[in-house]
Amino acid sequence: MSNLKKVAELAQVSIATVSRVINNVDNVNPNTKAKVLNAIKKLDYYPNRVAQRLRNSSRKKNLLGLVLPDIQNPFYVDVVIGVEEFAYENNFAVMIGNFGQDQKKEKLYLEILQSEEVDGFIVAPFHGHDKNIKQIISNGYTVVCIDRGLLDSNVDVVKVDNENGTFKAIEYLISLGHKKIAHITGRLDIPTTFERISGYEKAMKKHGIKIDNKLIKSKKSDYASGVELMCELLDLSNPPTAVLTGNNLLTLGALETIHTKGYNIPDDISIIGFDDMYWANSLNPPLTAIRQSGYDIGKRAAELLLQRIQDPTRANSNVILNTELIIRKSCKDINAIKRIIV
Amino acid sequence: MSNLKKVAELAQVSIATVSRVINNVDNVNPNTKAKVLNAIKKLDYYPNRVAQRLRNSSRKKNLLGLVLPDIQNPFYVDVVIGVEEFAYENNFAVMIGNFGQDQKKEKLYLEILQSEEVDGFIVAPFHGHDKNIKQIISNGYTVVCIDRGLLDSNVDVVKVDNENGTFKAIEYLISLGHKKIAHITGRLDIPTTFERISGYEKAMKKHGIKIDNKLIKSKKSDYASGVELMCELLDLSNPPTAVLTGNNLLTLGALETIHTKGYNIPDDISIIGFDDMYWANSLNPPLTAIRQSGYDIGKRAAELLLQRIQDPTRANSNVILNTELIIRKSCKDINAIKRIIV
DNA sequence: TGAATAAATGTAAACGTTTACATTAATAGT
DNA sequence: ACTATTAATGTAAACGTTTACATTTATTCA
Repeated sequence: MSNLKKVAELAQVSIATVSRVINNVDNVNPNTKAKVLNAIKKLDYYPNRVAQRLRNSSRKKNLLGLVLPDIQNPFYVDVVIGVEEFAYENNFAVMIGNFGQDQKKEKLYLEILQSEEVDGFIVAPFHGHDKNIKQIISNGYTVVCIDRGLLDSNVDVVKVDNENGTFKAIEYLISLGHKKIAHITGRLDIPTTFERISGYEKAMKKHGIKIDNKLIKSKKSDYASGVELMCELLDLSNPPTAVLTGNNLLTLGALETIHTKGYNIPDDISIIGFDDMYWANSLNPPLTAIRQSGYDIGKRAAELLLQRIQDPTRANSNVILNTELIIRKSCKDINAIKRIIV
Repeated sequence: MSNLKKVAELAQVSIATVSRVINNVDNVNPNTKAKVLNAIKKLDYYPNRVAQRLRNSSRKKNLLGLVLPDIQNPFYVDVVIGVEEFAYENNFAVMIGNFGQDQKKEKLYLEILQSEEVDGFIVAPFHGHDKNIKQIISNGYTVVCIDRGLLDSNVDVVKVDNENGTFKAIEYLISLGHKKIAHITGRLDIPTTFERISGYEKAMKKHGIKIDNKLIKSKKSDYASGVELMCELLDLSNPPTAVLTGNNLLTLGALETIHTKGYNIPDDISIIGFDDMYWANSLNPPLTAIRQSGYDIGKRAAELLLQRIQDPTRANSNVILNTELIIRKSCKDINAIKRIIV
């Protein structure tokens, strides 16, 4: 591996001059510059980022940390791509930590990224009082939260109007004549879960439909919970005619149950998923879904983070992106339904 | 941020002693050790990984680079999880580069990771002659290839028996009476594509079925190609009765086309996907698939890499994992089919 | 021309570690 | 009690950068 010293020797200048050429800083004679560039090329030199980071203790290091709860969830994959693309355009690298809903692992990754001297963090907090994240904020790091906010803390947040998202979806189901509408939600200690439930309740109340607590099910935010909770719903003596699933893992799990139990969508049950998936059209029938663009969220968060790194005095902002109800074929007007199953 | 110096001051010892305590190295008096540990705790100190990496120029840095072609593909997400889990257990961090099938970006990430001083790489080469990867090997880095091998290079490889995978799948379709079997493949410059085609051809030949080149379609390895190529197949004057899709993005794309065109699986067409997905059961009908465990591949690759980092003289190994044909409901015996569409 | 100024380059310290080597303290052997 | 050995600790250099400051070289202006 070549380094500044070798380049300097070959170009017959001091390492300071080489550094100046690399960073396009100060005045350097065009001739020497050419010599240096030549040497750099000849040695296939590129700067050691580790040394750069170590040296630039209080300056930009062009590295940002991204800490996510579950990379198996396609939504977060989209976030990764959004962040990564924006970072790439701005010459930043991204270090990812996937903590799999495990607080201990979250802490570890936050520690690693701190000791990797990142410029700032993009994180999806475990919940609104996530101590680990409050810690890094009080350590002075720049943080942007995504998907979920952080209570009583001054951070930028990029999220989606969850309440309105479910609200629109439930209103749509109601407009199709549904009254027994179930909601499978994720972990109750995640803020988004609450917001989504709230949208559900508001829509039901607005249309004067009594809320049946047996129809709101929650366990964890993963595939298995989707399978299990859907099962419980279908086994009810008075099962729902429609269901709203709270994230795409839950949606997929619910679909499995519906199919294996031999029920038909949308004839036996209508379903709307929170989170659209790029392959929602590949499902049979194509899934009606509430789209929140992970890509946009990621991109926007990265943008905000870089701005704040540039200018730390910037006021905090709260970006709330809209959701969109994508109507496909997984919901049916209740009057058009021929119920064949008891 | 606290550092060795501050800890040393608080504990009233030299920084060398603190370092020794941290690394559990040399002899250090139990009393001083206790003092130091106390100070570390009080200051919430953890070592700066950047400085560690810079200093340990020729030793372990506990960081490994993972360079992938397309993180949108669920298969690679599984790989990430496999690598990450094994790394985590062994106190390694993972830095991920996703190059989106773009050679330029691949080069950039390899450069960044080199200048990040990783201990070694796990990569899925662009193709068998990937120059960028040959470069890092000749730079002396430890490399493990996954999914796709590298021709004329001494590297560890972890992959799957692609040929046998498609072979089994095609034999299965033939056993159901299919003869007009199509194959939608990924990019032809990716080695796995070739191996999969080869398995297809062998199975067809073995059972004396003439290969119709119009039924082997290939473009890119993404969702859109799946949509498009399936469309072309269905528009053929003499369309196939079964199709094998070469990766899960292609599978999903093909499914979209089949559904939007109003065809029924498995009555109108049988389909087998290469790459199982954890939500294959959520599809309607559940997808018959050739499973290659990205998780296992990732885990195995990480294991191999760490072993080689430990002992660079180790002979190269070529790990070929088996595939498994998971039979679900997306294929049907041709005699049981009622073809309703012309 | 010679001093004042501007431009170009060099020197050396610093970032936070690890570690070879030097030094000091403790223990063993006679 | 005094050296020989071992254990514990300290000192300082090194990793590859960046940059304040010092120095040299070139340019301007009276």
